[in-house]
Amino acid sequence: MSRGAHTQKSLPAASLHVALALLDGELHGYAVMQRVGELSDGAVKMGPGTLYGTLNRLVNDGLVVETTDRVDREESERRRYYELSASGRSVALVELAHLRTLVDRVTRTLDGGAIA
Amino acid sequence: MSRGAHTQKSLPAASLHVALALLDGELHGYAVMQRVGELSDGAVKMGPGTLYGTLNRLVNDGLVVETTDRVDREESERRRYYELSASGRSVALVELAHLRTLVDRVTRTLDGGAIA
DNA sequence: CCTTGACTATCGAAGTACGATATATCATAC
DNA sequence: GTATGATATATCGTACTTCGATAGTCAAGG
Repeated sequence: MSRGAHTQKSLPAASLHVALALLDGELHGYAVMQRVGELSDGAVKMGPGTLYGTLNRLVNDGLVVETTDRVDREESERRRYYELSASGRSVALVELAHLRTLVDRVTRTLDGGAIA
Repeated sequence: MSRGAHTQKSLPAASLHVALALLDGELHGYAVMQRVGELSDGAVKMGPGTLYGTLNRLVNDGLVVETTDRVDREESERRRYYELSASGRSVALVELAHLRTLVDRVTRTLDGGAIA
């Protein structure tokens, strides 16, 4: 499991959306679904099948941790909260930067090509 | 629906990268691989297995056309050029807009939360 | 001639996504 | 006090996507 820390491959689509959703702070599963929808303007509708499988994979890879020590949430104990780990956060940030670079480059290409 | 269904599903990752790469103009397969790498800062390395399968799927879905009008190219060229169709272009543009929205929202969330 | 690099192409295994489905809790209304 | 609908977690099976390995062609250079 100890792979080189710098040779990470990019996250699959669903994992990326979840990671980005969690960048704002911990959320429980259902809230992740909703936030993924919001962030993408409703373009991505993640169902439970995708969500929990993805969440578990992320936890398994050490990018997300399930926060169980929430004493101040006694009235909603059935929720499980998920939070990015330190490495999960940096992976998400790197992915975000790549996405921004990609969008910028493609946009610039379009402008440069269309406007003389 | 007055303007057609908006229920279009978003492209899988590889298809998205290819479509974005082709937004700049037609390219042959090998060049698509290279451009995908460039656009993503080397983060995405698409091999032939992913590339040609994706290209064929895109052609099948009518988003990409193989350009056969190679009149101004040498007949010894064995390259095949691929170009976005009109609908492929609009799909790519829509995806690009979604990506930009996503990046903007996540970024704003981070700034708002972290910087006082 | 033989190697190298650009180029197109295909296969099969492994991984990923997603709808359907099931279960339980909570708030509100009846 | 129980029906209802939204919240919430979870799993299965199928279909789809991805990717490395592999293989062949052509052009240029040693």
